[in-house]
Amino acid sequence: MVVTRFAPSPTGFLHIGGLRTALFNYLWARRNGGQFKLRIEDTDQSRNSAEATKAILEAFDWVGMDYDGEAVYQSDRFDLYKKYIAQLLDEGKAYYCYMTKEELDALREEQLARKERPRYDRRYRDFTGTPPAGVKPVVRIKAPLEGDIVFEDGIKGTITIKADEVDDFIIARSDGTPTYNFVVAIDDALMGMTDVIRGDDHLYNTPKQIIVYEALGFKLPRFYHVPMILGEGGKKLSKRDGAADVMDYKRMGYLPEALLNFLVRLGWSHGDQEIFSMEEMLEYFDPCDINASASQYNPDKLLWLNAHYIKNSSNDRLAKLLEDFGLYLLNHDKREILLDIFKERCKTIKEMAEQIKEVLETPKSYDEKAIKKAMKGNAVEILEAFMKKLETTDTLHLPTDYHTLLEDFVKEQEIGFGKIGMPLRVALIGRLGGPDLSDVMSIIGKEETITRIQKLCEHVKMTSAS
RNA sequence: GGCCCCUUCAUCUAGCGGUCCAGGAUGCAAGGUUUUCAUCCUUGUCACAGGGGUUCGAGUCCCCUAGGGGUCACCA
Repeated sequence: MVVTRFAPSPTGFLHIGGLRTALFNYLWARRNGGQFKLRIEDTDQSRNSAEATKAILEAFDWVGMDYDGEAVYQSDRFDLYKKYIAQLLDEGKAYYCYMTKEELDALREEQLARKERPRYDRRYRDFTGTPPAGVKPVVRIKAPLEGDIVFEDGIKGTITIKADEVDDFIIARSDGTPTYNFVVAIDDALMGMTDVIRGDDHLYNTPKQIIVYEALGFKLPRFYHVPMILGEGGKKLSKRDGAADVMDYKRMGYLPEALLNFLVRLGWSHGDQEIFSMEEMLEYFDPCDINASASQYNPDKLLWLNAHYIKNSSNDRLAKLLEDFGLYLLNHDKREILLDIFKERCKTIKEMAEQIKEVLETPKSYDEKAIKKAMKGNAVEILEAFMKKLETTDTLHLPTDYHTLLEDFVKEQEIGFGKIGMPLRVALIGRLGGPDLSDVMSIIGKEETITRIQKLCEHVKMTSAS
């Protein structure tokens, strides 16, 4: 049985690094037919927010991850933690410390001035006298005074920390509320965690938590510390590297499976395979195969993956996704051809919406460079001649009809295809590039094609006259 | 600064002592397909951080140096 968890602190939106950690835990639990749990780490009442929890759940929902049972809120479990604090106090494994925050700060400054590592000096560890009046004490745990704290990390191997690197850290604040490293150990143990996969910024917390596990007689889980995702240039991931918020990826037109595929390959691999369906991730994922070194965020690869998944999406789904970008195609009679064409050419749903609108809507303006390049010489006359041919032809429906028309036109006029192709392209979508002309004409129809040609011709005449 | 961790192409990575004059993917470049652009296909470009060991043999094991990251709260 494998039990894993994702344990965010609700201080903001869900970050892609957090999503990757969640994914790793999710995959490992599900792969083994185990359980994946969600725990909200909200012991610091001044910092957490209900909106943040909602945002995390929303992101989970978007990527299609679910968790087992109810989400556990640490703020609901204070009584439980208090019980354990009392127990450790009774057993002499923890003690009251009457040092005030001010005294602690002063000590820290002194130590820093002496270039020492700031740390608590254990002055109340064996205190038996009369406590100073008017000081609400914190509770500190007795960390071992000598020896090493050693544990096996599933990714980094054996980690050894000297005992004197670990303070008698605080497990209960002076207001009685418990602190992170204490509650994490209790909850992980009580919730039955077998495998803890988390960011390697927690590496130094692990020895502290091990002290709690041992003081309370709990069984240790396996630990896996996953290296961070770095931004471009190897620096800390920031907003400049794209979106940090998972939901921003939805807003930018990414497919959740593309994001997941991208994230799973950041630090983890299975031979040379690049494309992983959820089924394949579930079949192959093993935290032991996660790299020990940090990886960089690579937006180009995400984009490539997204394009791949768009190409392989059904038109029904794409039509629904496009609605988030203001494009409603469900009842459009040219829906299939539009989607077939554009799913091959777009890297994001957002881009797809924009490009489809470009075809569906009469151009409001023209690209200057395109005009310059396409509308020189007798381009206007050619366009007008083509327009006449359109007007006098009746059986125009399919792309092939328009294609034949264009071919005939080029032959009749004895011109190269570019002579009509480029101006027509500008007339239809306002710029060079874009999909097949016959396709576009077929989609918008004869009347609209004529309208657009007229509009461009007028525009060119106006601007060249002035 | 102390401690801990990390180091293969620009980037993600394969490689778990010989099958590696280092493979795949993204990117980039060139060519092909295409009426344009994009897609797609083909080819090419590009790396074992440096130095010492160990070994018949090292990208793979050990040490040192350099560089990067993390962490040192009554935050999580």
